[in-house]
Amino acid sequence: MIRPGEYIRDIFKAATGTATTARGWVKTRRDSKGVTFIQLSDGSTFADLQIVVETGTIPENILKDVTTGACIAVIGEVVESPAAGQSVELKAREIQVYGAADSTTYPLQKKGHTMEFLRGIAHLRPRSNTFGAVYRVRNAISYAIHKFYQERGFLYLTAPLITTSDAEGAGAMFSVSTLDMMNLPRTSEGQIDYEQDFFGKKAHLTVSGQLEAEIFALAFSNVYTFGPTFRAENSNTPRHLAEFWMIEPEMAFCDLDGNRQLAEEFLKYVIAYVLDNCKADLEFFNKRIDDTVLATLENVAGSDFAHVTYTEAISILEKAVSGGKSFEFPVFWGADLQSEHERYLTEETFKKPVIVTDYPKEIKAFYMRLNDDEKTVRAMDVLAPRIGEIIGGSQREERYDVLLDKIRKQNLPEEHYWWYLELRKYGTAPHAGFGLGLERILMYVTGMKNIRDVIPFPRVPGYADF
RNA sequence: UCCCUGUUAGCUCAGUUGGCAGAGCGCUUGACUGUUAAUCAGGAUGUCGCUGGUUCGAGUCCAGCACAGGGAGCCA
Repeated sequence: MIRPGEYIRDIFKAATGTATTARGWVKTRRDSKGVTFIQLSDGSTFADLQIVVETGTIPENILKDVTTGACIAVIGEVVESPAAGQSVELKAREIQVYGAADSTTYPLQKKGHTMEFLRGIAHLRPRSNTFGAVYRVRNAISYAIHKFYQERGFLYLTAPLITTSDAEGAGAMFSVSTLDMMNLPRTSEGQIDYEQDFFGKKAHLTVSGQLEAEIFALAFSNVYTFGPTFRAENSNTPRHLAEFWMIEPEMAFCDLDGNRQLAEEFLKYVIAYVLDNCKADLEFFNKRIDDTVLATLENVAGSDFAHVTYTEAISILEKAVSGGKSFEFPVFWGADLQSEHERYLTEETFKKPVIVTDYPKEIKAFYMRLNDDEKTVRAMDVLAPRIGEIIGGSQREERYDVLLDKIRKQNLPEEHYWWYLELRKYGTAPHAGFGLGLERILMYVTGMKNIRDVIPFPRVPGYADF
């Protein structure tokens, strides 16, 4: 095992003359008459360690296996590099080959590959520059998320992944069953008899931990979940996954303004953390993936988000239309904001993240708190340029009678919400929360264009390999 | 799921009016006194996505299917 102090990122900081061993995978190799250069990576940092092999030091039968993709250990000495490109390099005294990689068939070449090709070799793409950087940033963001909430006294809640609550309403769900699909038990009415299933009733993979988070917020004040979420929608877009990771904070004694402030503070914190801790990776994204990434992140970390109500957003869009802008979908009060409308607001009007609040009640979920105008609810979407919706949240309806009335008016099965209603019956409190898609924020931070390329192994309709 | 576009060497792509299957990179052999996706010279490499149709002849035209990309919907 590699211990702290032995990673390649540590070797870069070692004093010249230090004897050390580097282990990792060969990115490329260059030969000259008297010297061979090997670029070695162990994933610990963006830069490769340059190994210098003076001809004759290493037996030819070992050196012949040191090709792109091979796994090797190099025993040698840290020396000052005489050439530009790196401050130190490792002068090899001995090389051990753990695993050769046939250079005529190894698919990763020392040249640019398309994301589509790399997606097909998800077992090897973590060794590429791009995906190395993606997964290091993903790791850093995950850590920053816990750090942000823990520093603020939030309780980390692991919400269940399997649920029998069909009250969530956030999208199509995957069934969880042990019934024999070739021989399904039937009720006397001919329906599938879920009483004979593993959980004694119909079960699904969760589409949100929000309801469980509300339970915990009404006991621990501030809580957050951070875990996988599943949506069975047949979505084929660069922004959707069937399995993705979501962070859902839920705060008691919090209204929509507090919710909005936390969302903004949270996004800025995560971005600042990545700027401070993943500089080399971000510089790579800026150079090779999207040359606006660094400027955008620095700008977002240091400026305030725009905030408009839905009603104000509609009037901005209406003004744009009367000024000659044409949209595919009509703009009127009561219509849901389409992707093109969100794009206009973030990319043309404000040119930064925009928080839109107070949507018409008809286009938002039943649990969102009704405003005094009785036409809008305390909903909140954070929209980011290029990505679209990055956060969705709301202040929750904490008034028992109002919530019951909404459940009845929307013809929802009242009996399924018994415990959700009881939370309002026994010690209710104003509370609010939101959901942030981990992969969405990763796309924003890295500039990666497809959500399938910011998760280790994407699950989408028709594809769940690796 | 809907609309549009695409699928040719290991990768990225060109392929004209239907008439011998191409390039760059990678790989390989050699050269080069320190290279940075090294450079220079030589070499090998094909189920033209699949199935059928039209034709003397199909990578090229037609139909169906599969997969991928972009856009839309659903949303985080």
